[in-house]
Amino acid sequence: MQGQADQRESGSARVAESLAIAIHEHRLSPGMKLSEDEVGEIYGVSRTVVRAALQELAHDRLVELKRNRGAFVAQPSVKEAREVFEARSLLEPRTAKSAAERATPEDIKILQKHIDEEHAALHAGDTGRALHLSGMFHVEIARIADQSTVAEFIAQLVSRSSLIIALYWQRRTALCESHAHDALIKALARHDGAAAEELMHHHLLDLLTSLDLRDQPSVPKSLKEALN
Amino acid sequence: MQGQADQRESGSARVAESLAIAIHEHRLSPGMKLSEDEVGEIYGVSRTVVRAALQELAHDRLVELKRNRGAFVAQPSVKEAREVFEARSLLEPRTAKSAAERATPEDIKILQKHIDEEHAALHAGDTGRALHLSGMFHVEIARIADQSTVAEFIAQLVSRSSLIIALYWQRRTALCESHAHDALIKALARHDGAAAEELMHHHLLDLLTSLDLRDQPSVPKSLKEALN
DNA sequence: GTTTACGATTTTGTATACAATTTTAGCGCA
DNA sequence: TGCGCTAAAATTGTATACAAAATCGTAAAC
Repeated sequence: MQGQADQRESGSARVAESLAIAIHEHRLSPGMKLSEDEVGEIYGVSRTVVRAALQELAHDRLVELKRNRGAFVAQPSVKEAREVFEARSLLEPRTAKSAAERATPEDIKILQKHIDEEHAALHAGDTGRALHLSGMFHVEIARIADQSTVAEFIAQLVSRSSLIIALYWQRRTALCESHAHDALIKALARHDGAAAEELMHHHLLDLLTSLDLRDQPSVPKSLKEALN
Repeated sequence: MQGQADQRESGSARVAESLAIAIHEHRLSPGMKLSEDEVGEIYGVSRTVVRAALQELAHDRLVELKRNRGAFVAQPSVKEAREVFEARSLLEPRTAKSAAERATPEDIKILQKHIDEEHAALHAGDTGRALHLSGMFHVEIARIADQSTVAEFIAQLVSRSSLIIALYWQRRTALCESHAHDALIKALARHDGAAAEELMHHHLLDLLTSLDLRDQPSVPKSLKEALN
């Protein structure tokens, strides 16, 4: 995520990506400690490269570094959750509009493939992968808009949204995003910028309101952290 | 810039900040190589901490890391320059609007102090410091809007803008930003969100059009890079 | 004179070693 | 039992050592 264009997968990049996926799929829960020795042993690398990977993830706000204390999977606060979706609301609707004006048939095909895979994953019960693909859909739109700088920001925000959803999702509402994405792709296909902008705007609003953003940062991992 | 909240200035953070300032003040020119040994010797630290600092700066796009080749001061392309200001145009006007609605008298005082120092620096001929303060003004507005996530993005974009201005500034237009900032602060003081949004929008447009964004990435450091 | 190949030097990538800080466990004492 | 203190263990921060890659200089070949 927002890596600095390494031509070949460097050691730290590989570790960072693997950790990021694990966090996105909620296999590493928020608040969990990421010991340098432990991570290094798992991936068969030294602490040097683990530290580089953790620093990269910290920059993307997926992990939090505490000086002399170590790295922990981030626990976005309610305020941070709102801020992330506020930022997305500033960036994504206008980007979707630009994408609609520039989208080629090939772009639409790629997006459609994303949606199909998302549906398949959802049908197979792999909600983790479905969520990941759902995020990729948003990043792909920014790429179509040919705005790589904005695309990097959106990629980071989508990544953080994944953590936020893991923390604050209220299971009452079904995962009905697919419909929003279907409508979006149709607007993009017919180059309807205004519709795409509006659809994206409401899609993000729906996402935000589907969260339970009332108070505390959700379940702490241990009683100790609850009193921290 | 966008540091991960170290409670005390860590070694790498200190080096990164010092390098960032040097880049902003154009004492380190775009394309210049940053040797790890050399930087480490200058600051009296080992390559380990230099590498961490360079990685942080690379994430903020102030330096570019080339695998097995080293770190270089970034040379934003024309396309990247346009993208950075496009992103700022998406984020800053609406953020200025929010700031206007929330600004307290103390916030206005802080902003006014920034402007005064900016004027003083400009009057003293220290354009480097003036540019730095000018950027801080924009970041401060995001802070007033109480949107730290957006503020971090803006901080990074302002930082990159500094490099872009160093590269593409056409000296024909004078540094008349101050007037724009004066008008902005007045709109903020009277809580006129609409005016602040519009002023920020035009301010960014003016900045963009004051650049010479025609073709090549400006002066290359070596002939080799010119043909790369 | 130009080009190509090869070796030496330099520089980066990674692992390991040591220092500093934090955490934890044990012990004494009220 | 509960609290506070001290020391040992574990973990992070930093420096150094070694391996791999790229760069540079030289020289040989055409």
